[in-house]
Amino acid sequence: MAASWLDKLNPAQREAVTYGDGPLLVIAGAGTGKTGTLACRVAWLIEKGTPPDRILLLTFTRRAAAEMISRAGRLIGKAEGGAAGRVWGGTFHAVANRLLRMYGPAIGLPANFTVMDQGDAADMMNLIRSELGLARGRKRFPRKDTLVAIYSRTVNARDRLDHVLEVQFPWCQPDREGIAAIFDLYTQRKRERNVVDYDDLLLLWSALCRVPRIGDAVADRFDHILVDEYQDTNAIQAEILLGMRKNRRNIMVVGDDAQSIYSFRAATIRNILDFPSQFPGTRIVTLEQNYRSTQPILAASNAVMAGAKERYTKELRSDRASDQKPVLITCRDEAEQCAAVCDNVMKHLERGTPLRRQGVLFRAGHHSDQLEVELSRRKIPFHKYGGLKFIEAAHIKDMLAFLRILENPFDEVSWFRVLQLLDGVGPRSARRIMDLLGVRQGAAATVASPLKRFIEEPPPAPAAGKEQFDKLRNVLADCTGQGATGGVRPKRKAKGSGARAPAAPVAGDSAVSPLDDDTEPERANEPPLTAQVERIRLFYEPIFERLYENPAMRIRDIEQLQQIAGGYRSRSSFITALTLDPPTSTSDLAQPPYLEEDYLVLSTIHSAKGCEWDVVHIIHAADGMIPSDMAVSDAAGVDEERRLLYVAMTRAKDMLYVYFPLRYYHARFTMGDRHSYAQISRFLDGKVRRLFETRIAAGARDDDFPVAARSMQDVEKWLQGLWKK
DNA sequence: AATATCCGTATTTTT
DNA sequence: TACGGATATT
Repeated sequence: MAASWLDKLNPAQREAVTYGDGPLLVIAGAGTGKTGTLACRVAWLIEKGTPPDRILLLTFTRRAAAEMISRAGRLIGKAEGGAAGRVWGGTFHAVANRLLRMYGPAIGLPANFTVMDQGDAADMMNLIRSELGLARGRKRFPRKDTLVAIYSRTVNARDRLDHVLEVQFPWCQPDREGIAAIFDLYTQRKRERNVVDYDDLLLLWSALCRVPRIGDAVADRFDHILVDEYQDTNAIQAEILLGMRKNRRNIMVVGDDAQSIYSFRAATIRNILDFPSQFPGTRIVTLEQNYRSTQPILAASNAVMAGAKERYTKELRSDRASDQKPVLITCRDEAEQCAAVCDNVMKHLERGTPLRRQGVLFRAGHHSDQLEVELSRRKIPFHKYGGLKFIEAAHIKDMLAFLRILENPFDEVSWFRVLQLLDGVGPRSARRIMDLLGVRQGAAATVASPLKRFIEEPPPAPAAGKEQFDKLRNVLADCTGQGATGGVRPKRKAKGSGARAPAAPVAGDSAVSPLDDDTEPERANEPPLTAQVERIRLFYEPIFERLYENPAMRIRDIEQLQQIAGGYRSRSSFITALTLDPPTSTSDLAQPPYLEEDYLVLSTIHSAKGCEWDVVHIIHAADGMIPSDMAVSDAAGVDEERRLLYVAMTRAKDMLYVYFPLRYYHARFTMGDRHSYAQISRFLDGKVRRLFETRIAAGARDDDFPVAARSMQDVEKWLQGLWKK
């Protein structure tokens, strides 16, 4: 049964899709139908008889995996299409999590570990740092975020601490010994507390592969491994793939060296370049036909890349002719940029391009701050991706800390956080209470669970908050089903009762659910997850109402959290999913008063990877923004920024706008200079600009007078008018 | 010992 | 600015 959908592929795509056994490297330029090719490959493999659950599809986000798998399902048709859902799909981290729940015990990792995010890791480092007395030196010691950055870079690049410090963090070199001591304790403590961080997930997966018998069992689960965005994987991830393919040779990786933008996460294009030598006999297929963008947009994008220090040989081609060049708009300042974006967005909306087919892209999360205000003012609904996450907000972290304690009573960081919410409890008392509970003796200790102790034989409460203290005990008791307070008597959850709650707004919460697996043990008396969240919320809300300035928005967030919880079968899978695949912030200013389906997409360039829009607006194309000031100290950094701009431009299908504000007003760190003149991005040199249609926004034309001065003159004139004849 | 206040400094991208 | 960290105050 030669599937008809195969005919729609071009020869290169078809070769990739129908390739037989052995390693395959697909170099896929932007917009060359990479996603479709992967989806077809999955469908093809299934049609050729590979059981779906013997296919492993590793992607950069969970959403990408879900999309490809559902596309594959549609290609196969009704009968088997549903089976595509059984494909193992997700990020390296999510798959590692799932495998470790199954095989972890074989390497000494209890299956009920909890996963720390970067913030938690930083908190734990901080805890250790202050215990070691390193926080109080006369000279300042690297801060917690820096510590995590150093640690993560060292681990992910599989590099030596000394080398990382020398190259990346030279100012921390004097503290080398202290840093090493913290890392030592940090590693030890994670094991004791039965927690793992992001990096551990990868490291332990890799270690799992090396265990003699178990390693083979893990690897042999999969007939085929497919990896997307291979240019953005790091050394450990490459090592994992080698470990997973010791005996079997079916592996396909897809990537584009020109789109490598995650070196800050230790990603290296060496992975792509070295693939053929790591997997001898690799077949290489190159996709160069672009189906996304018009030729003028592609020409401009190619021109940007042509300036790269390292040359990339691919030149993308498009058959989509157009007279419309991309447009470069010079604006007087950021305010005018905002206005111009809004105007253009509305213009295209009126001409029939819905908001959700338009995207606004920028380098850093906060670059859209002013635009967000303007969009709200004009009542244009939008949704922002990237930037600060829902999950990073203090109140959400607090809520999760409660749940984490219930899940893992030795989770020191969470106890520390929760206890300090109580009146009269600061760092000192929190530590004392944790010591009395035995939190710090670690999971291996034979003592009763600290949680049980807290409920049944609590340590003396702080004088100031006796009442709150007891309330907290009741809350935790209720949530574990030990409630003496007669809370809702738990009904056993109907397992696999199919209907997950109506799509909560978790990004990519659909087809693939490797996180929400069936390995969770049911706890006999526990109330349902949503009831637990509700219970915690009722306890917590009064506390943060006194803690935070505007609790209204935070209450909304927490209610939303509760709703999201409804979509998960177990507390454990809920916590893990939030950690590994956090929903993007939804506390938009532009909450549509009436239900609008259509919304404009705002996104960091990093988060826009793999996406496309009919109309793309790239803002802040000024030197210092793109490339970011942070990145210009070395040539490799500048090159990566160039690729970033390339990625942004190649998201556009029909129309591309690039905006450049002439002035930036900074009441930044210094008083004094009110504004400064920006340079256009160095990547948009004369040669590139010739491929643009250039426009000057109204206010930028008469830029001889600084605006402020002119307004002053106006006011003075008006004042004079009051008393002059 | 907890909390209020002040000061200095960094400043991106994400699993 | 905004946040973390250190110092002052309760």
